[in-house]
Amino acid sequence: MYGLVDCNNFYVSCERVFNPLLKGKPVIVLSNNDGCIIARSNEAKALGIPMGAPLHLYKTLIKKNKIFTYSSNYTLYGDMSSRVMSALNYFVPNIEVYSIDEAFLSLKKFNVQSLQDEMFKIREYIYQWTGIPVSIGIGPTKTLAKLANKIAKKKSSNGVYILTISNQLTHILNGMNLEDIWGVSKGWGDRLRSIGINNPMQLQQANPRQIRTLVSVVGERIVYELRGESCLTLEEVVNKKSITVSRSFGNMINDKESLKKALANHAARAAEKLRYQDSICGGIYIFIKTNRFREQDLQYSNSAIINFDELTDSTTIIIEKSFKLLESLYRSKYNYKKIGITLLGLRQKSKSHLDNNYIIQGNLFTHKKNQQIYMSKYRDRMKLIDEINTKMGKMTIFHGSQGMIKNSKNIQLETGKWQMRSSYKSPFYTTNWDDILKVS
DNA sequence: TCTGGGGTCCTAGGACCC
DNA sequence: TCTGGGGTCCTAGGACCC
Repeated sequence: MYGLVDCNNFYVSCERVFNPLLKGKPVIVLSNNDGCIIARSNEAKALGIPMGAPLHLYKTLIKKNKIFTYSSNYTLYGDMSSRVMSALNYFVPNIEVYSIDEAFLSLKKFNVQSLQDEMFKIREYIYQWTGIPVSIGIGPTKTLAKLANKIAKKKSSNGVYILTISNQLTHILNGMNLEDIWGVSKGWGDRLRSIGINNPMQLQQANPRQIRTLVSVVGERIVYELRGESCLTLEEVVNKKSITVSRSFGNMINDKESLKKALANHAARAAEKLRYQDSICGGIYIFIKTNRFREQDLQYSNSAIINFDELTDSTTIIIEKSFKLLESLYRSKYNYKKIGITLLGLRQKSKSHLDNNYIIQGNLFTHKKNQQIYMSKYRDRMKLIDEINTKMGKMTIFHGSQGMIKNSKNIQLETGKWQMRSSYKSPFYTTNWDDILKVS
C-alpha cells in the first residue's frame, strides 16, 4: 500500500504555528510582490476566495470579512516542511518528498489490520512535534492514495482514509469528476469526455490503448493505477534535474543594466542551489518577458539556451554566460516584467566516477512488431540479455529509441545491484531492478 | 494600478550512423 | 550506383503537477 501525507493549507498552517490567534480565523497568504493569493485557510475558502486569484480583485471581500493577509515567507515554509518530513521519516523509513507540503509513503512493511490506528498516531505526533495538521490517504497505488487523501480531508474522515479495491471504490469513482484524479487536468478531462468518458469509473473501465492514443502513456498509466495496478513507484531520490530561479519585477524594467543586476542575482541563487545538492550543470536557459496582462503594451517573450563545454558549478561562469545570452535577447524598446534562469543538464558531482562503470552501451530492449524482445547490435550483450529476460519471466519492458539511454547511462553496476532507468514506453515501469525481479 | 514560482515527463521530428 | 531497415541523440514544444 501507498500513503500520501498532505499538510492542510500548508502556508497558512505555518503562519498559525507562530501566531495561534489566527486559529479559526480566515487567513490568506500572498505570492511574491503580493500579487496572487496562493494559500487560504478553510474559513477563507468558505468565503469564496479561489486558489491563485489576483489580490486586487478581492480587496473589498478581504476588508469586509477581516481576512488576515500575509506576504509569503518561503524560508519559514521550507524550514517547517523539513521538520514535518523528518518527523514523518521517523515513523516511515521509505518516503518520497513530492512537494513542499506532500510526501508519499511506502507502507509495505505495515500491518494492514492496524494501519488506520498507526496513521492516526502518526498524524497526532506530527501535530504535536511541528504544529502542522496533516491528512493521510492510503491506497494500493499512488493515484488511489492521492484520491484517498482527498477524502481524508473531509470532516467525516478525521484526517485518515484508507481506500481498497471494493464496491466502495466503485461508488467513489462514480461520484467524482475526472479532474479529481491526479494527472487529469481540465484539458484532458475535456478530451476524455469527448469520447464518452464522463467520470473516473468509466476511465478505470476504459480500454488503456484507446486512452493512450488520446492522452499518451501518462493517461494509460492512470487507467491501470485506478484499477489498483501500480505503474508509479516511490522515488526516494532527492536531486533535482533542473533548477530555476525567476521573479517578476514590482515595476517594469526597461534598461539593460537593471536586467543584468536581477539576472546576476538569480544566477547566483541558482548556482547556490546547485552546489547545495552537490551537482554540476551542463548549460543554462534564460528567458525574459513583458507584462502579458497589459494588452495595450508591446509584447515580447524570448529565451535562449547555451550548452557549456565543461560541466560547472561556478557562480562566475554561470553569471558570465547568462549575460552573454541576455545580450542576444534584449531589445531596448520593451518594458520587461520578468526574467529567469534555468540550469540544465545536471549531474551528481560525487557520483561522476560511475562514468567509468558502464557495463552495457546502447539499446537494451526494443519493442518489435512481433512483441519480442531482442538484442539490437552487439554480440557480447547477448548473454546478459538472455539472463535478464529469463529472470524477468513474462514481464516485458520495452521502450522506444529515445530517452531510455542517455549517454549509455541506463544500466550501471552500483554496489553490486542492477539499476535501471524507467521505461517510457510501457505503462509499467520501475527504476529499481529489485522491483522488476519481484514483479516477475 | 495591482495577476507567482518551481518542477517533471512525453512526443515528434530532424540529423546522423550502421 | 542504387536501395531498405533499424538505431541513437538531441531539441522544441506541450502537457501535467504543487
